[in-house]
Amino acid sequence: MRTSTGSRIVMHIDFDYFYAQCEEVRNPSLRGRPLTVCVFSGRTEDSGVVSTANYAAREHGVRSGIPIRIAKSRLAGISDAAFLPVDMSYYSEVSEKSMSLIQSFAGRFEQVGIDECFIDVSELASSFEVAKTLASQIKDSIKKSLGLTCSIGVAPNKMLAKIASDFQKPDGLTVIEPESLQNFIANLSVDKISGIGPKTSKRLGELGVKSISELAGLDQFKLVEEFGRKTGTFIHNAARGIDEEPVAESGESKQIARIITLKNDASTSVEMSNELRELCQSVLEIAKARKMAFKTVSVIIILSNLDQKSKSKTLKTHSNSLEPLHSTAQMLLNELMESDDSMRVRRLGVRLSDLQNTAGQNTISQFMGDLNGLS
DNA sequence: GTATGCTTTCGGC
DNA sequence: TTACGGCCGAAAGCATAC
Repeated sequence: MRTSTGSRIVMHIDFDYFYAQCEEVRNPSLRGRPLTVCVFSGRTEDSGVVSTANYAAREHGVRSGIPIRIAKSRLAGISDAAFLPVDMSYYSEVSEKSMSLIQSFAGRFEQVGIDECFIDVSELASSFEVAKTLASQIKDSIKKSLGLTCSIGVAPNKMLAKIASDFQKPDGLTVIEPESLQNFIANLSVDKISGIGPKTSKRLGELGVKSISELAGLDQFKLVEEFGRKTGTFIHNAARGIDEEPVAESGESKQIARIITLKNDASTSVEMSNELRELCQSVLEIAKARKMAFKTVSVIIILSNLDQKSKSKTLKTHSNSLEPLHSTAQMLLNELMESDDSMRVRRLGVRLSDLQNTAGQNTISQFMGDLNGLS
């Protein structure tokens, strides 16, 4: 059933400063104090970056992605500041509980990353007003049973719901109704649209376009000419608040990657052979646990100047054994290192993609038998 | 020319 | 003074096929 206007009602639910909030829940004495959750690389004391910071830490300029040492310098002299290492298995546990709770409210559910999801509530809410009440109930329920706050956007589609959840945070609730959506998005910058990144923003800027209303003024034909049919049409629709993407159950992950920081920079592939083998074993273990076979292998290196390079190879068939993985990875790493002998490698990674589920898969002979109606 | 698929880079969290 | 993770999916850039 649809609402009387025929429009959908979609919510985007985004947990506030998720990792840091999880830590506050586990240890309430952290609340109100500047808290920084860190990824320590182990290379030297305090080398690594900030994963998440709570709002008290953000007031001091601590943000995701900055080096830990900068965060510490910005919080120097704040005696109650706390720095904790990431604890992914704990956050995953909290995430699973949170997502299950949300699903109990939802029709269709789509998880995005560890701390965000979309739900389609068209069937449950007869109006945006009802949906807003439902969103409040979801927030209350999450607060009461898990002690977490989140920000929710309610809108006629995923794109607008995401813009809405971002509009007021933390602990926000923003509704964009179909009647007011044009006004709501008109003055927002084009990069608020998920899918319009810096590259596209820059090109649009060169066309004199900064706001979404200016974007809506561009001719569809011109957009298609400039960006191609797919992207051009997407932009034309997005500028009008149109997005038909359904809320869809998220499938299996499309890639499995492991990346590490080396104890010391390396300049030859030989120096990294132990790490490379361990990375191969590690990604393969994850793939096997998920009953996935891979077809594409990539090796990623990050140089001392933080430039990133990668090389990948697609095999003839899917595989889930170590030998082809390791030999392919070794070959790719050799090729990467041969390209420039002055490179200093800081970080090394291996990625599997083009994944295929092997669970319950028939053997080839069974498959042939099925084709012939024999099994 | 356009669509499709593969490789590499980008950038969000 | 500088300081710098570990993932993921999507975009961009190419090559090839029709």
